Amino acid sequence: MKIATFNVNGINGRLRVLLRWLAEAEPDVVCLQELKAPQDRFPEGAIRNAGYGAIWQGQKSWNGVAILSRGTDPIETRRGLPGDELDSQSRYLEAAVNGVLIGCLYLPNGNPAPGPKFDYKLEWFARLTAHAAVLLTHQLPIALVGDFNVMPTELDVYKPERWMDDALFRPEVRQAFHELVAQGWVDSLRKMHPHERVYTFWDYFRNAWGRNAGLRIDHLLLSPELAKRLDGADVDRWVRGWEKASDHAPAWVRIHD
DNA sequence: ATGCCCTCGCAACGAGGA
Repeated sequence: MKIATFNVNGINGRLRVLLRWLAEAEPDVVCLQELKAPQDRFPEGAIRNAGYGAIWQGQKSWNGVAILSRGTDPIETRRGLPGDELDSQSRYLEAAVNGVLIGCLYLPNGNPAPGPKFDYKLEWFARLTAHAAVLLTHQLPIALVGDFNVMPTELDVYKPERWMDDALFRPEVRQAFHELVAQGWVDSLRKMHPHERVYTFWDYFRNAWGRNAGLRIDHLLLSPELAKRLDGADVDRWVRGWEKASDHAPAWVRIHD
């Protein structure tokens, strides 16, 4: 079973890229972020024609998350994180697929920091961490995957000194990520590539892709029960080089039965 | 210190992204 995450940066503008990648990579489960489409503008027909069932939580212009599953429909278990009834941003969706609980998330960017957007990021992160702790008590195979907007360590940044004051790399955010993982989650990309520079994002600016000036901000965290079955993890980097590419590349894990 | 590039939108001297 292959579980992937892909920040598409606009699902309708990016549909050809998404469909091509689905056909080539054949992931079983896909978490999408940044749909940038309202609920009624999700391209359900094209996704179904590609062989995937889907659930999604759209939002006009920004955010938006979806879970796709090949040959079956995801069974939705949650829409939105608990803890803030007033939060209207579409950033969390959860479903069961073939015996694995999938949490698909798009953590806030948080720039500029400090400021209200950074406060919202930390508050959202705290709610995610609280919910993740509850999930672990079930002792089930669980994957928490998506765009976390955090580079966990200096190995995850092409030039760490340039990012020290950025909301994606500030100490508070790295600490929050560390505390989440310390609950017992396995950072699968790092586990399979302990010393390597593995990036999932390259800015559109400054020829970042051409210079390999990347960041690792998309993560696949596995519960202990699921981590036992981890067979491989990697990034489909070449997708970033396609025409009309997203600024993120898909990242994935392979899980054995 | 800022723009660079890119998306969505109902058109902007824009917002947000990371």
